[in-house]
Formats: sequence, C-alpha cells, structure tokens
Amino acid sequence: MRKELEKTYSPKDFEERIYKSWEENGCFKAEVDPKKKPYTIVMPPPNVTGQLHMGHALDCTLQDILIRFKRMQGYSALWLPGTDHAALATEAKIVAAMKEEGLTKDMLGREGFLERAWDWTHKYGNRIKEQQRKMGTSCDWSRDRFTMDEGCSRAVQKVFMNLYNKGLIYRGERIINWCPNCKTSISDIETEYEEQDGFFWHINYPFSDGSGCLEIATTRPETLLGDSAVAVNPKDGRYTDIVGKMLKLPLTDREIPVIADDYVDMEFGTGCVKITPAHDPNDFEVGKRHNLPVIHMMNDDATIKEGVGGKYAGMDRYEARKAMVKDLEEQGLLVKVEPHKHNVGTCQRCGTTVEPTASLQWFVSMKKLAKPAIDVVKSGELRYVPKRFENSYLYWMENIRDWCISRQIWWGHRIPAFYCQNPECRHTEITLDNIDKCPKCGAPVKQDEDTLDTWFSSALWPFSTLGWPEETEDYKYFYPTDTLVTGYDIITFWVSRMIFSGLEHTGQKPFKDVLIHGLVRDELGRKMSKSLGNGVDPLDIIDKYGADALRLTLVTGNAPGNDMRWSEKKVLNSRNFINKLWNASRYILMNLPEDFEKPVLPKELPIEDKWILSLYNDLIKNVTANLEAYELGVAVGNLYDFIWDIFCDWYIELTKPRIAAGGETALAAQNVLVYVMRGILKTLHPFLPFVTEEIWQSMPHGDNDTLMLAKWCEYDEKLSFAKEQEDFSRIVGAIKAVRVQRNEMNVPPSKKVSMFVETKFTELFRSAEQFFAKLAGAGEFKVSENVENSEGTVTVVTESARIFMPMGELVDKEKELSRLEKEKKAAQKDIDFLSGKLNNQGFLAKAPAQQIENERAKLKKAEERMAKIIASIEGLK
RNA sequence: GGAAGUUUAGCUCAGCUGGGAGAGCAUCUGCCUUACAAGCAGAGGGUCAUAGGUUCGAGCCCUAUAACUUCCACCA
Repeated sequence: MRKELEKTYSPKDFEERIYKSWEENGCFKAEVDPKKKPYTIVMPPPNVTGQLHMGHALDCTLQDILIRFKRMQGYSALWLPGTDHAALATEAKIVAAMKEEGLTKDMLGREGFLERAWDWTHKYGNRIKEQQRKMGTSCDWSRDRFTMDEGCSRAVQKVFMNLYNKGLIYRGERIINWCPNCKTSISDIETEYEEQDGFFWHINYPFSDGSGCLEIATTRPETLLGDSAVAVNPKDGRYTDIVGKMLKLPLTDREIPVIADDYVDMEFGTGCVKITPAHDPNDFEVGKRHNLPVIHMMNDDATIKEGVGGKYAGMDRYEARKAMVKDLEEQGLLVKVEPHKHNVGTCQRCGTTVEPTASLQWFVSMKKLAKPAIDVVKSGELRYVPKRFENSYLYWMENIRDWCISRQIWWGHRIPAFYCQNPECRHTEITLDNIDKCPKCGAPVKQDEDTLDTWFSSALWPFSTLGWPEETEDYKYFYPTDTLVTGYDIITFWVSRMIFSGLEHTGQKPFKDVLIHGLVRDELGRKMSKSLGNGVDPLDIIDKYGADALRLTLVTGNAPGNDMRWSEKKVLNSRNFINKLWNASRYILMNLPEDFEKPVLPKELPIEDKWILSLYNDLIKNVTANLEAYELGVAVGNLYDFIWDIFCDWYIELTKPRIAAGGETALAAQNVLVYVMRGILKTLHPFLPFVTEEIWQSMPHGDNDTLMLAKWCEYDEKLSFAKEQEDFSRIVGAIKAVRVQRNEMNVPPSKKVSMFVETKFTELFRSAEQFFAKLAGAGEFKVSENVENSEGTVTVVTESARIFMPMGELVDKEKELSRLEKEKKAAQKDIDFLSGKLNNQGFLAKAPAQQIENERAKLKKAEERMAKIIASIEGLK
C-alpha cells in the first residue's frame, strides 16, 4: 500500500501527522528485553516551566540521532525524558508573577506559595514537552519524570540520609555566597565574577593607648563594622612590636586586637589587614584560628544591622559605605583613596553582587566523594568526547570545595532534618518520614525551613528516574546508562555531580560516555540571551522550514564540543538538500511499475549499477563508523555528498536513458534505484526522521510499516566492486573533461557534438555511449584504439582516453595548441612531483609499502596522460 | 594567576590515527536538459596566524610568539 508523494516538499503537511502515528503506535517505548542489549540516554531535564530554545534544539537533535541509530541497530533503546523543578529560577518567576498581583511570598505563606508553584508547574509543565515533540524527539514519554515527583523526591531524601549517616553531609557555619536579592545562599559555581572598577581606601585605626595609628587598606570600608581584629604577618619586622596591642575601631566604640597570621601578604597594601570573619572567607579562617568573634553587620537584604551599625543601621551597604567614608574623612582617619580593579562575585540568577556571609548551612563534604569520580575518568572507564573536557573536569574535581546545598527558598526538596525544640535535648533527626515528636525525648520537633540546591536532585537523575533506590526492572536493565549528551557549560554543575553521586550511591558510573557539545551563538558570535534579545526561536524555524531542516542545520559541519554560529542561510541549504532528496524520490517513484513490490538485485548488473552499489556500500560503512565515534557532523557530510553529488547528479541521470528504453535494463535500474534509496532513507533517518518516514511510506517498503523501526543497513562484502568502481570512474572523468571543454568554448548544452574516442578501454567506452549522449551532448560517437587527428578538431585528454571533437570554425589551431601546452605543463608538474617523491631514497626506505604503491599508480596515470597530450600536440602540428 | 579552545577561500565552517587543501554561501560564465531554478553544467579564489623544530613527508605532531574566545581561582 503505497502513498503518493506530494509534488513539492512541504514539511508542515506531514511532520505532525507522522509524529502522532509514531507515538500512537508505541514506537518510542523501550522494553526490558533480555534478548536485546540495552542502550540508554537520560535527557538533561529542561526547566519545567521553560521554553524550547536553540540550545535545547541542539541537545535534542544529537540525542535523537543517537537513540534512533541505536534503536535501528537493534538495541532496546531508551531515551528517558523529564523536567527539572529548577528551584530558584522557577521560584523567581513565580514571585515576579505574584508581584504583578501585588502579592508577596510572606502574604501567601509556605503552603499557599507551594500551591501556587504547583499550579504554575502544571500550567506550563507540558509546554516544553509539546515543543520537544515538534523536534521529532523519540523519547519514551511513558517514562517521563520530574525532579519533584514522588520517586525522585524519595531518592533525594534517601541520598541525603545516606550521606548524613556516612558523615558526608554536615551542618555548620561557614562563609557562603549570599544573594541579597534572591535572599538565599548560592553555591560557589552559581557565583559569577566580574571585574569592576573600585577603590582602595587607606584608613587609620588609632591605637587605644594613644600611641599613633595603624594604616590598613580595604576595598570594602563598610565591613569595618564587623571587624574583630587587624592582622599582620608574624615575620613582618615593621609590626612585631605592636602585635597584641589594642586598636580603637573607628566609627564605633569597640576595641580590637592586632594579631599575627601567616595569611597576611607583607608585600600587599600596607601589610595590615582588617579581619571581618563574618564577611570574608579568608578572614573567617583567620578568625577561627584566633578565636575571634564573628560579628554579623548586615541583614539578609544587605542593609546594615541594628545594634552593630550605630547610626548607619538600616542603610544599604553602598549607602553606608559612602556615609562612612565621609565620616572617616571628617575625622581625619582617611589617609588616601586609590583606584583599584577587583573582581566582584555576582548572583548567576539575578546579577546582584553577592555578599559573602558566615551562615549556618548544610554542606556536602566533597573530598571523599571526589576521589572515585576522579579515578573513573583518569582510568578511561568513563570518557569525555571530546577528550579535552576531561581537563577542566579533573581540575575542578581535584580542587573541589565543600558544596553548600541548603537554599532559603520554598520551591524544592525540603531538607529532611528535624530539630528537637527541647533546649535540653536539641537532637537533630534525619528521616524519610514526617515526624512531629523527637524520637529521643518526645518533645516537639521542627523541620528545617530550607530546601536543597536544585542540582542536588539533578545529580541523581540517571538513576532516580529509573526507580532507584528500588531495584526495579528498569533500573536493573537500563542502568548504568550509555551516553550523556550535554553542553560544556554545565559540566561542573551537573555532569561532575552525577558522576560522584552515581559512584557513591549505585556503586556504578552513571554513564559510559559524555558527549559534549558547544553553544549555538548568534550570527555575530555572541551568546544567545534574553537580555540581548538575539535568540532565535527554534519553533519559528520549524514553522518556516520544518524540523528536519532545523535538525540538519544543527549537525552539519560541526565537530563535537565546538560552538557554532547560527545563520538562516544554513537552514536554507539544509532545506534545499531535503528538497533534493524529496525530488529524487519522486523521480524514482514516478517511473516505477504499479506492481513493484520490493527491490531484488539481478545477478547480472551493468557496470554503473555495480559502481553505485559499491559506493553506497562504502557510504554505509563510513556513516556507521562515524556515528559510533560520535562524529555526527562527518556522518551527515558523508550522506550529503553521496546523495547529492553521486546518487542524484550521476546515478539518477545515468538511469534516464535506460528507463526510457524500458525492458530488462530499465527494470534492473529500477531495482537498484529503489534498493539504494531505501538504504539512504534508513541511514538518513536518524538525522531527518520526518521526511525519510514520509518518503518511506511511498516507497515499496516490504514488511516494515515504519521506517523508524526498520533495521539499520550493514556493510555487505557482496556489494563491493572495486574493479567496476575504478573503471566507471574513467567514464565519469571523461564526461567531466568534455563538459569543461564545451563550457570553455561556449558550446550550448543542447548542441550535439560528434565524439571520436581513442582509448585502450574500447569496450568500456562503447558501453557508455548513451551516457556520453545524455551527459556530454555527444552526437555521433565512435570508439577505437586509434583515431586520426584532423583539422578543426578539439582534443580532450584524460588518463584513460583522448576524445576528438570536430568543431569546425569554433576551433582556432593556435589557441588549441597553447591550451594543450598548458595541460602539458600541468602534467609535467605532476610527473616531477611524483617522480621526485619516488626517487627519494628516504621515502622508499621509510614510507609504508601501500603508500609507495599509491604514488607509483599516480605516476603511471600522469605519464599516460602526458603521452596522450604529446600525441595530440604532435597531431595538431 | 592557572587552564583550555580558536586562528584554513570574501563569509560560516569541515578536514577522523601525518602521504599532493574541501563543503555551503557569496562572486563569475552558460543552461527553463520531461525529479528538483529550493535546480543543472562549469570557473575563479587559500605561503592552512607567525617563527623555529621533529620527519622521507606537516593544515595535522613538538616548542615559542601574537590575536581572539571560554572556563577556573581570586590578595585584603
């Protein structure tokens, strides 16, 4: 039952229909099948309320190509989709939407807010999935997961408890990055540094005993309110006498000591550092060593605290800075102000300058967890493609610091810690259940108000989605997964955390290969971003050119890990290629007999059939190898070149006279055409799923109802015809040479020209008469071993033949001679180069035998060509 | 401060383990040849960033330099 192919390629007419039919027929569903080998990809979960952007489109395309390829190869291929709750990002969006209604989180309360968040999630949660469907995403929607669904949440709690029991999670007061706008802690990697122009303020701190002042330098004068000491280097001769003395802290009535600590760099600034343990990571460490008080001088919105701030209380940090500098100046304590460039941490989410703050938070102790995650990569058990990304991964892992995982927001997994309210007991219980009484003393307990970093749950994604901690069938069969596909921008955030989490909790690496891709940039090479407004919406592109064209654009000419520049011209080219495929299919179909069922290759085939089959066979080998090696760009390049430049431009053209002739030869051509086209469609399917399926339905397709589940083609020794491949390339070469000559002489293609071929491959060339007629505009066509030259004749020379074309007055003898002289020169250059190589003793001694053989063959051809050119020149004279 | 990447035709990029430089777009010439003008047949265009080195042989390997990009760290 074949479907008629529409006259023009119009993806809108069938992409949606085809997706629906795949989905309805359960084509995406992966089965636990012991007879098959599993192949698993877990999809990097996009934000549940997000929208598809070009980065997703790329991510999606690469994964879909791999999963479709493996599925056709006979694996039980699972591509597991899902979405991420994206804690802070989502909460910020909801808060912003609430603000429109004049609402705040506090007005709603935790319960009310979460209710809204879930509503929001349900409202927008399906949007991105619909958009992914438009891309052709062949994931198993029946296994769709969400980081906050029951199973994933349970995995989160379980992991928290495991780590806590092993002593790998702890709660403590440390310096963390505080975002005064989001009002939560953020982890180190969520903090982005940017260089800003600032100042170095030199301030005099007077000694309490009135014996002068000590000059310190700081970039943040306002933190003076939190100072608990001034430190000098113990080896610094300038200051040995004053260690232990007390200083009057300016603008306050406090006194602080001078201490000695190695941390101070004698060369930098004045060699005296004010120590503010509550607001600087280094100062915090110094403070711990010297038992200094941690004085918090800021509120969570970065205003100055009541009590420590004196007259500055309530002011914003920068406002306070201004006021304090002014006061210091008035009091004569400001020595000087120098311009100073420094890096300031900002919140990845909102861009606000973060405030390093000592705070009571939960941390994951990383050193122990990092070790196996380093080993598994170093040993090559888990590999990055391309390999260079292992460097940054290993560097990060080897220098890892503890991970702050608690967040002061509501949308996310609540920390399963319950604190006993009895001051005598103060027990902390970590439990999977909701308890209200202390298991130790029976007093009421209170659950920790905080939630977990969103990456804490993402870290478990490869196994939490498969059922872990339960030993489910899925988990046993599909885990560990095979390939993780993601961008280099989230290696530290996500990939590294999945690796150590997988190793720690499942005892296995979570995936075998990590395929890293780059960014899709705009036409000017800038990152696509909302703020720049330079993003290109994949849905617009699909609407205009179809999903296949978008997909093809995203893989064409791109090597793994490299960024690519977006350009709509590239999409146009992709679309044109698909159009080519479409029309080639139409050609094949419109000539096919009604009752043609499936292609059978006849035992006896003409040379051009063997030629195309042999090239096709090579193609299959190359594409498969490149897909296995994750060289998707190269694989699609192989297909592009074969389909356009060989199959369409040559083979199809070659079949035209045969099909017109009818009979046996036509039937053989039809079988070969359908045979190769079916193979092309299969091989192209992972890249262009929609159009290949649509064409497949119109092709004679035997038992397979859907191309998506058809069997992948394999290299077939029986289709390899080296001799015919080489022979036929002589014909192709000769036709091309004739075309060049005709073009050069401005002979219109429609004008028939007589051709007399002199060659020792007489049989070969005689059999190609119709091709010369069709493709080279040959009129009279004669082949023999010797042709006499005559007046008014142009000679085209190839390594296999001389072709004489009488062109009458079009031929200028002198011009023809000089042209041939030019060719002679070029041929001589070839010969010189090759014989030079072959006379080089070093080359002969050290080059591989095969290489030497190749060069000899090339030289022989060049010499044959030369002999023919010389004969032509002689003949003309 | 540390690390990685990029540098190839006018533009955007390929070039897999080293064996006489490729594609698309753009430019030029000629074609409505009954699958396709979203096309066909041709042409021009490159000291493969620079300087050394290894090798019989380097776009590819090594060293240095320059420019651009990115990541990491962050001394007040």
